[in-house]
Amino acid sequence: MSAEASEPGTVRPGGRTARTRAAVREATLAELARHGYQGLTVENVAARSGVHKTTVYRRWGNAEGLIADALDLAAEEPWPVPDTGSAESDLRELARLVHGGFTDPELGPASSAFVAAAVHDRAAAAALHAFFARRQRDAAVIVTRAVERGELPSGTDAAEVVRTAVAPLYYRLFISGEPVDRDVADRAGSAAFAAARAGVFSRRDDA
Amino acid sequence: MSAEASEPGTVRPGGRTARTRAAVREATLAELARHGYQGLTVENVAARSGVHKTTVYRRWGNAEGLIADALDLAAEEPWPVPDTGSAESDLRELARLVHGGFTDPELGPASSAFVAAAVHDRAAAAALHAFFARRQRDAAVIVTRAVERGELPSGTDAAEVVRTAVAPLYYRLFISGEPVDRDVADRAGSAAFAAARAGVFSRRDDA
DNA sequence: TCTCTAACGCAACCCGGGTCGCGTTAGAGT
DNA sequence: ACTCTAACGCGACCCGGGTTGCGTTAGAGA
Repeated sequence: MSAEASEPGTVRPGGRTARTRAAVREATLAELARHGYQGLTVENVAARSGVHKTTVYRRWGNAEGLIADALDLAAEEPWPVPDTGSAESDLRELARLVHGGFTDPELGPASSAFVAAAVHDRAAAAALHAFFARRQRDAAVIVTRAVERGELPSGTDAAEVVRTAVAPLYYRLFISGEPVDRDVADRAGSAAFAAARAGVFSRRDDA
Repeated sequence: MSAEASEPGTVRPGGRTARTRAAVREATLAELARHGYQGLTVENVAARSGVHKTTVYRRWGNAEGLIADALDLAAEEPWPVPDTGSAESDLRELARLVHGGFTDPELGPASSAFVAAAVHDRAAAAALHAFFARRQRDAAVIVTRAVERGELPSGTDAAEVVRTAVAPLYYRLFISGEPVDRDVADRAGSAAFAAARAGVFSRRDDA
């Protein structure tokens, strides 16, 4: 549902169509990295990719469709979930990973653009939500391992721990506009661990 | 810096100018509540307010300028910081307040529009950041009282506690797109309290 | 190799947000 | 009361993103 006519289920997925999609996806990421979400126009992407703008409009609809497609691609990439042997340092490392994804000069603009697009377009939002759902599933193993080690109480809601570990970073980046550094990431990871250890995220069976 | 030529420092702040500003501000909030950020155009605001669109463009620049101005107004409104006698329930109540601000059918669309605008426009972002800075200062008293009562360790970073209490709500609302309810708000408040109690937000003097 | 059609290229066109120049009005100062 | 000018109203205009109709190409199937 995220980006129609962009998955290999199309009637004619061969040669030219695939080349067009690849060229447009690459151009989208390049434009995003260079000008951010503000400067992402269908015309620029069309010019850079060598694909006519009419074709881009037909297959992706608008700039948000381009982002949704690029986001689907990004979601499929593997993600190095930390495994340091300690839940607290795993969560700190997780937060640092998020921090790096937005401050890295190459990945940062595109990542920010994804969020910006999701804020005001339904298709981009759906793609971003799917992206985060997948990342949260991947990261849940951190909590699973911690419970097995006895670091966290059994019945701890893994997704909630992960959310708590990364939420302050997104809050600073996109809401309050406050700076984000490694210390912030470390505190967020430690706070999530402390709350989990205190049993705040334990599922209640009576509910 | 947020909204130039909208503060009472203008050369001619009297009668007509003030009426125009009030009419435009009211129309902006009404349009925001009805159509959200997506449907906020200068033309619609001009038509609703009875002010000519050229005038709106001259004084507010664009749609984001309108939002920045409305945000400045909202920031000046008093805010009922919870005082229940317990830090944990104060923080839960604080999170519920945020939750209510975005789910309320009247306030919600405008609040969401503020965030959406801030993601796109620097002026709106500056206004939103000022708004949050003020709210965080107001809410810091919760931690101050808690420290006096001995509920939290002295030297606890009040702003960090407040951020942790509200960040998961914003994360769900604008990033991951997951549902937000009172239970989520309560967990966020309790998590912030648990982390603070564990000393995660204690300022280190050696730094 | 031949056919058929999905997908693409192309240029003209439309449309609405945003701008410009000028005349008018109202309120601040005296 | 009178003046002076900041602020506003007004309509024409510009411009670029997005659309439309049609001709062309390439690749899937036989």
